[in-house]
Amino acid sequence: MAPATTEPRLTPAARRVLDTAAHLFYTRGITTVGMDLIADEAGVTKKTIYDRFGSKQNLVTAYLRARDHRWRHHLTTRLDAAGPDPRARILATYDALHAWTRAENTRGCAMVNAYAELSDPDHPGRRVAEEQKTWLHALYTRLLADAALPAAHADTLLILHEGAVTAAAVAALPDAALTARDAADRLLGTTPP
Amino acid sequence: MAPATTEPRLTPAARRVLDTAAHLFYTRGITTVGMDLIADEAGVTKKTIYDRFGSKQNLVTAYLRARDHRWRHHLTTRLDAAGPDPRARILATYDALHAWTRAENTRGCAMVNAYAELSDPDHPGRRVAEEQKTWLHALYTRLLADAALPAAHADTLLILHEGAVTAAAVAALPDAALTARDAADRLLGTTPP
DNA sequence: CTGCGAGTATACCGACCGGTGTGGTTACCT
DNA sequence: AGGTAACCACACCGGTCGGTATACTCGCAG
Repeated sequence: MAPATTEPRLTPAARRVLDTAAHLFYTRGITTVGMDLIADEAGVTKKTIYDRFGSKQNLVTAYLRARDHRWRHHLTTRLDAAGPDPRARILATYDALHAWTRAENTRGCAMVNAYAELSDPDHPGRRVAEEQKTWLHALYTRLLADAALPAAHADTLLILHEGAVTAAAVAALPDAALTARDAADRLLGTTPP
Repeated sequence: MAPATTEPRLTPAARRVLDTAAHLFYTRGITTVGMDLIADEAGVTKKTIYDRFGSKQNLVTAYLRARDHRWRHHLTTRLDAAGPDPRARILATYDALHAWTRAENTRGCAMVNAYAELSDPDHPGRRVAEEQKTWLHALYTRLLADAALPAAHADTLLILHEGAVTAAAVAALPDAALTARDAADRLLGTTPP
């Protein structure tokens, strides 16, 4: 049986294009990076890019989808390794975020950055960003239910999560995710409004 | 005595340019908006813009500085109106954020957005963004000292603050600032690590 | 009356933008 | 052997980018 990946199969050149674009978009910004630069950097002609992806908008969306996919995989993997204790699993999301941030997130959340750059409300990339946050909120809601904790905590957990990413990038708080973890730990002992 | 504003005096046309640029930069993004568009929208020729501001980099920096100035003024004003109780003053920062977000922050924090777009680490606009976060962190540190609360809370308060802005914009939590306020209220009763 | 700062209008610069078209070369599949 | 998907090289499109140049008008202060 074929692997039920949601990602479409990519030709070798398309793979290189997507990887190159992902790196350039994240480190330099989406609008700044032109298709010619991506083509050069990937060792590919623009023709190939447009044959595979159709438009810059599609390429941007593919980049965001791939990154979202990688992040969800990272998070769920760490969650699986966190053991059965429901409360520990909630806190493990912040450990996962800390590892992710340390590894490759020196420029903040790619979804938030893309959301800032893609001002056109019809850009499909915006929906990818929105859905990631929706998914994370739903994840927290589920984890809270497993821990028999009030669902009203979910908003706060999400705020701590997003705040940690931003604070690590633009304020100089490299360990913000761990700070958020501690705060979440203490908050879960209190009663939400 | 002349008013001791840090802002340089602007000619009427320069004022219009800065206001127009501020609106366009915030709503559509910095890189996307060209100087021709700003000139048209402000009813001014490009010549005038370059006579007054010298370069796009300078105009962007002026935009960020002006916005930062407005935000600090907004926050300190609300803080002054919050009364003398030190703990209430801490929580008042979130009320101020909520009012600010409601009024004009539908597209997230301008500093964070700019930080995402200005990938060149030497761009002076980045320093404006960094300084705003540094200032806010220092403010929280001061307010905590006034309230005889541990300074270790400052990081968490900043994280809640930044997270509320992001969550309100890209996750659909319009009242995130109030949620952050409640969380801060409960957290201040706990002991930080 | 004169000089100057502020502003307008218009045209221009080279470089780059996203996107298209033509034609040719591999390599694999049947 | 023939077909096709993948890719390359290259040239081109209209439009916009940040930035500059020239030349002119206006109001105002000395």
